[in-house]
Amino acid sequence: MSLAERVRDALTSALDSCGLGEHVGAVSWTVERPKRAEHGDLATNVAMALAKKVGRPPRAIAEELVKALASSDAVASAEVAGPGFVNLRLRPAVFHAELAAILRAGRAWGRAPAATGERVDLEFVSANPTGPVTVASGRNAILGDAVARLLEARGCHVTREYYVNDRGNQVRRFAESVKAAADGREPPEDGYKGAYVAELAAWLRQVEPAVLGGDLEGLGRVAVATMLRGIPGSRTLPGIRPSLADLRVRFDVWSSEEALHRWGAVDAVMRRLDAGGHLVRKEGALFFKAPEGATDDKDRVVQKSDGTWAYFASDVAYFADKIARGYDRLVIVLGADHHGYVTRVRNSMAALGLPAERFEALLYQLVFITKGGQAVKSSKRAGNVLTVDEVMDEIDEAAGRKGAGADALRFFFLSRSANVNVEFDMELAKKNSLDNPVFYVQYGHARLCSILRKAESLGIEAPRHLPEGAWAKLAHPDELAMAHKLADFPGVVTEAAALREPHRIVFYVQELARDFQSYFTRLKGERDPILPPDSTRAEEGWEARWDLGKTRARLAWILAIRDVYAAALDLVGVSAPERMDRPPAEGDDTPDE
RNA sequence: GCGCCCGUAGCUCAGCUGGAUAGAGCGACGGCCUCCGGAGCCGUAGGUCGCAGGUUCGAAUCCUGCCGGGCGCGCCA
Repeated sequence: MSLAERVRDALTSALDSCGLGEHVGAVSWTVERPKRAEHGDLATNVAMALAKKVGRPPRAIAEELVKALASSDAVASAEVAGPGFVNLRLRPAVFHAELAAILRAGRAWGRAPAATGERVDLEFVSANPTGPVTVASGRNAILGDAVARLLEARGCHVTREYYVNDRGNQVRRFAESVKAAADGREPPEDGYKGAYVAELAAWLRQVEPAVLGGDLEGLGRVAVATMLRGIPGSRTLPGIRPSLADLRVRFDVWSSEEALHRWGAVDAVMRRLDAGGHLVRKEGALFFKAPEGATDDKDRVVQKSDGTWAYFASDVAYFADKIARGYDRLVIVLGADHHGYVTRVRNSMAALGLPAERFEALLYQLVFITKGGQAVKSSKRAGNVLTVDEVMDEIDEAAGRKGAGADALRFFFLSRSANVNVEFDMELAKKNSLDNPVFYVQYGHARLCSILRKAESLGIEAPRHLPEGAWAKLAHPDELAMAHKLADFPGVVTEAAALREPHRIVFYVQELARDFQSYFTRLKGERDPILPPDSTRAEEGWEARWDLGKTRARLAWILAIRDVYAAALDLVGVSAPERMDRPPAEGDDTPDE
């Protein structure tokens, strides 16, 4: 039971003893953490909620409730405030009990493995396999992966899926461009011009020359496969799969659009639509009819007048296939520029008699790439894209740590809601690569680890279980406040997962970091160190004077913070380093004005 | 024109299923290095929550209209 639930129970029984029991269930009321600490640990609006129902002024009800709470073993004190709020202060033992529960759960704190059991297919990234992973699709990858982690924390069985658009115009153009590069010609008009195309051609000439002389279809297949896999050791063409892996994004399933056609899934699903009267031929093409009443959509082409299938045709087959695979929910992460697509898919599912309500689109606003404040028009075909590898390499190098770039990039994108546009400045990203707040948060974790290491070196163990009564030594207001915050974490995870909003986790862990670092510095000023300092240990018979019980309680508390810290960082896929060494400052690299 | 997203401190953004005196980071200014990690800590300044109505005990939060920005409304994906 969560802390808020326990307090809610205490309030309910107190109201019951006031003779208000029958009304309590009939109105909705909250137990929430007030914004201001002076208003207590928790506050309830129950008196205001009951006022109308009972026909008494809220403050009068509140007064009575406060009296009834006097005998509660969870509430230390209660007072009426403002229009009828009841502010509650909890007994330290309540927080101590939470800490004990956290230490029992360890890094699983906040996870609810049995909560839903839903089988979820989460499709994300699905960028055309004709170029490297850009920072723009990096947002998709990072958001999708973080949502997957959140859903898993709530007991969903998540399949991470990448839909590979491995047929159609783009792939044909890509193949033509590779072929042109191999022949030393310029790429076609609307072909791909990036440096990786030439590298790909050179590589194929080396390892698979025959395919360059074959048909475009075969070349396209090999080119796409190489894009996905990458060229070993290449920084120009590291491969979509390895790039994403460096971002800590992995997929369970790579679905092929081409395979849907080859196996007849597209034909089959189109026949079903036709049989249901959902297709109409007009203007020489075949259209999916917008259903009656769906004012916000039009007829959509499934087969072009030249007889080739439009992408939408394979999409319909693809979603039908996912449903057939037995998922309870189909989530897809899309950039805002694709939002028109959502209704279309839902309509087509409904037309096929499939449960369209299982389909859920997660939209995020677009990333604008700028350079020194100027907008950069980047296009995969023009080859002037900013790749996640470039950015990660840069930050890894500056921080002197592999993975720092992935941490920074993940934190950057996850520290704002998906609903806002983000600007990503190429120059700023490189220049200020160590400015990312992720390093501040990670530093806090490293500090916690450092204290535990120090304790160990002094022969003091950080206990995962404290004997009865030992928690009482943990009495510093900051310590209890942080325990409260740790107790909040499961609620934060639940909410973040329900709303598919991983940024809530990022804000939470930032607050945790701030709270701890602030506390830690304050202790210094209070001359109340957690561990016996060198000077103390130099004194004769210091052990007798040192309060080891308090130290143990605090170390247990630190262990709990570290567990939650690590759990939170893991939910957003950011590493929790045990040490962080500041990279050597480049003295000669001061900016010249 | 229609649809979706956004408009909150100088900048970047939280808060939006209604609650009390609206928060954080960066930037600015001023402080704090005797032992557990200074990638740190404390403080100050800074806000008509785009505008106007409405709903109610109470609105940044819900509703309507308007203004401003982003995206979409292809036989492109």
